[in-house]
Amino acid sequence: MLELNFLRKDKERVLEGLRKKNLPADQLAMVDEILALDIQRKSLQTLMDNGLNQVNSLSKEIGNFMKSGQTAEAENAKNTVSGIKEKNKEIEEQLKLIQNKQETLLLSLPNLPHSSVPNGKVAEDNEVFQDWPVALPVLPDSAKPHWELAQDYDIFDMELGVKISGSGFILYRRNGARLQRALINFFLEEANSAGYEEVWVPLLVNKETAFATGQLPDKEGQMYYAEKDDLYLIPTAEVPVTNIYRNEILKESDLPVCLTAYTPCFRREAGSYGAHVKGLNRVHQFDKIEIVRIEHPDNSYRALELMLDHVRSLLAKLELPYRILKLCGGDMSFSSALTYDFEVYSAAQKRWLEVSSVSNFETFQTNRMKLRYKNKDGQIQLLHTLNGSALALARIVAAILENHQTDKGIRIPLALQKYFGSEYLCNTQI
RNA sequence: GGUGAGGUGGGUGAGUGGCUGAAACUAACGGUUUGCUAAACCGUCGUACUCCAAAAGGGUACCGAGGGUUCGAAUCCCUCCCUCACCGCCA
Repeated sequence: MLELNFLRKDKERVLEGLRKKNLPADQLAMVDEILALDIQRKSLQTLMDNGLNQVNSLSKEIGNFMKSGQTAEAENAKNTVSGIKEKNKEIEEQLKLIQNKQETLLLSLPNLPHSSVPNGKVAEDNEVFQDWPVALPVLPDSAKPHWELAQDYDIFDMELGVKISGSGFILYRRNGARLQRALINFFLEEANSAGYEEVWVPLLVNKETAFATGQLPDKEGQMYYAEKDDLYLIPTAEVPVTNIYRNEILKESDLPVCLTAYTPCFRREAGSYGAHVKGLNRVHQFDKIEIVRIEHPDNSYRALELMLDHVRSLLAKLELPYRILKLCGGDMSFSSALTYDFEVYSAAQKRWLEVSSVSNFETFQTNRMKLRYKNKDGQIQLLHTLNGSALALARIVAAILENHQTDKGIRIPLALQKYFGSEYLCNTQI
């Protein structure tokens, strides 16, 4: 949620940012609407507060009258009070209406893009921020996509997923299951040594939590919902992890907060991966190790660099060719101020696969969830939140299978071998 | 799921209708003292909205959440949520 104060102080910059995010004109008009409501809201609030003030002081007088036995005066004052209260009731109703309207509008505005975000409307407009510096690998024509490899090596089974749950659910088996476990451990250990504290979090969250990180109300339809208990299955660990600090005022010395968590992620539709939805490219449940940082506003963009470095090192250790995209205004998510996407090149599918997304949300989430810090002068300010996938398993599995396929089996990258237990993934029962 | 007891500021905890935005203790922060540490002493110590050009200073709201009674509610009533204990069930 954008800060109301920012709208009040610098409307032009807000509009400029919203234009960069490709908001249509009718939504841009909301800014003026919000500001108009704000003026109304303030005057109504002042009116109501004055009324309440009168009631409060009269009530004290009544108490005194009663003590000193001045019954007539007391009764008189009571009548005055009930008159004021009646008036106040109307004001209060109006005020609530306006407040709700203002909040709804404010909630429907996306975050403003950072000044370095490239202009553009669609994915094709994204800027290649860092390309793969050498020639992309070329595999022999006999190279197979991961869904065929999966059959050869019997490592996951789409049909069993369908049998047990439905389409988009994968059942990993044998070396596939083992590879999952190895990757989870590898990513968590790497995050640990990069200074991220590991947390293990609930996978079902309440409304308040889903609201705070921005999944509600915008993306209600994307989440699985357990109606009986009014809980949502998390679409990403970002939700429970960031919410650890909901409604907190941190000390400057607590910063930065760096957390990591492994969780399964549940998505009713797995988003916009384009037309290629085969195999592991698009699933309803996948596994992800997330890194989350809560940062001092002055430091958040440096922190974003650190997160990029971390993801870079993971991909390097997995020996996968990758590039980094800086998302354009139109392709960025609702709540992000700056997002870098990591794409791994699959030599078998001969295309780039998105495997990580690293974003700075600045104060967009913290404003919603009232996550702040107190500076040395005692002033309270909003913090910045950042998060990134480090990494998402399903696509990484696809990339490893495809890129590292050899005659001897799937070559396991050196860094992963101690977690997986052997040099090659073969079609053998372990 | 059943029964009982509770939910007050960072923590402990007082407070059963007006003098309570809230005692006391403690933690934290600033200072004095001290050879260092400790102790002692003094001071500060909630958040949000709002009024004022700004500061100073006001106003309003908040004692789990939401309603209600009352001139007046942390305190009385209702609903919900949560915590703890015991029982039941269970990996």
